[in-house]
Amino acid sequence: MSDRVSTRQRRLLLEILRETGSHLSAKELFRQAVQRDPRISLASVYRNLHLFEELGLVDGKRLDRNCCYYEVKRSRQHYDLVCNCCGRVTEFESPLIEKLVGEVQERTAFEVTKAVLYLEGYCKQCEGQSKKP
Amino acid sequence: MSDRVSTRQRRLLLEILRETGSHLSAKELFRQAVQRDPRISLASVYRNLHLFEELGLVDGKRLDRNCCYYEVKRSRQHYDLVCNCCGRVTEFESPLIEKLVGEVQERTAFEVTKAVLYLEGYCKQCEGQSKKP
DNA sequence: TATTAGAATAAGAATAGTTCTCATTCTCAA
DNA sequence: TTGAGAATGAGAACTATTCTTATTCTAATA
Repeated sequence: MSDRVSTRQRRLLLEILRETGSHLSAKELFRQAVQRDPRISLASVYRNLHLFEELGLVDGKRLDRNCCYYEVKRSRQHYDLVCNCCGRVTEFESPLIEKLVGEVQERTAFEVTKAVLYLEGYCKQCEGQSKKP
Repeated sequence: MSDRVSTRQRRLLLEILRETGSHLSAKELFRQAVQRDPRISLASVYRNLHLFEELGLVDGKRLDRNCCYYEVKRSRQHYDLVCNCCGRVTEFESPLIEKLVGEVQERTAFEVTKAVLYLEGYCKQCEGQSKKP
C-alpha cells in the first residue's frame, strides 16, 4: 500500500469528502462521485475509504445498524449525538473523553488507538416522542 | 409485543446468555442454542435479541464491522476495550462516562438514552504489534 | 380439560452493505 | 517511452440481518 494519494478516483473522493464536511455514507459518496466521473466504481469507493482511514485522513463511524459514515478528520476531535427519532446528527466536544482515554491507558496498560463514542437519544425537537416517528 | 418472556425459545436464549456472561454474537448464540434445541431457528434468535433489548434485559454492542455482540445487562455499567490484534475484549468502568452524559444533556438539550462507547487499540500482550497479526 | 384467538415460530427467501476476484488500465520511476 | 507493480471497474460473492408466510404454541377462558 503506498502513501501516495495520486489517482483520479482518490482525488475526486477526497475532494467530495472535503467539500461536504459532514457524514457521508459510502453509497452517498459514490452517488456524488458518479455525477462528476461516471466511470468510478463502488469498489473504489470502499477501497479508498479504507485507505484514507489507514492514512488518518478520514474518520469512519458506524452511527446506525446499516452503514458507516465518513468524514475528513478534523483537528478538533468531536463526538456525535444521533437522534432516534429524526436521525439528525449533532456534534459535541468535551475534554472528558481525552481524560477517559488517559485513565484507561494508565489503569489497564491498553494502548488506545481509537475511541468510538456516540450517544443515542432524542433531540430537542423530537423530545417526548416514543421509539419510532 | 407482549411483556412476557414465556416461550421455550426465549427461556433457552436467556439461559444461555446468562450462563455465558460475556459477549455473544447472534450466530454463536444460535450455535449454542441449536445444541440444546435443534428446532430453534436463527430468525428467533434475532427476533428475541431485539425483544430482550427493548425490555432492557440485554445489551447489544457493535464492537466490530461485522456484527453485534450481546450480553445480559448488568447492574454496573461497563465499557469495552477491543484489541485490534488478538480481538480480545476487556472491560473497564469509569464514572467519567456518566459525567460526560450529564454534561451533554445540560449543554445541548439532547435526551440521551444510550451511550455507545468502546476503545480500540492494543492489549498488553499485543502491544508493539503493527496493524495486523 | 377443551377451545381458541392471537402471538411466536421455523424455514428459507430476500435485502443491503461490504468485500472479493480478476482482467484491464493507470501511474510513475527509470 | 517503457514496464512493473499498483489501482481500477464490473459484477459476483459474502454475510449479517430482516422479512414472509404457513404452521405451531401459549395461555386465558369456558
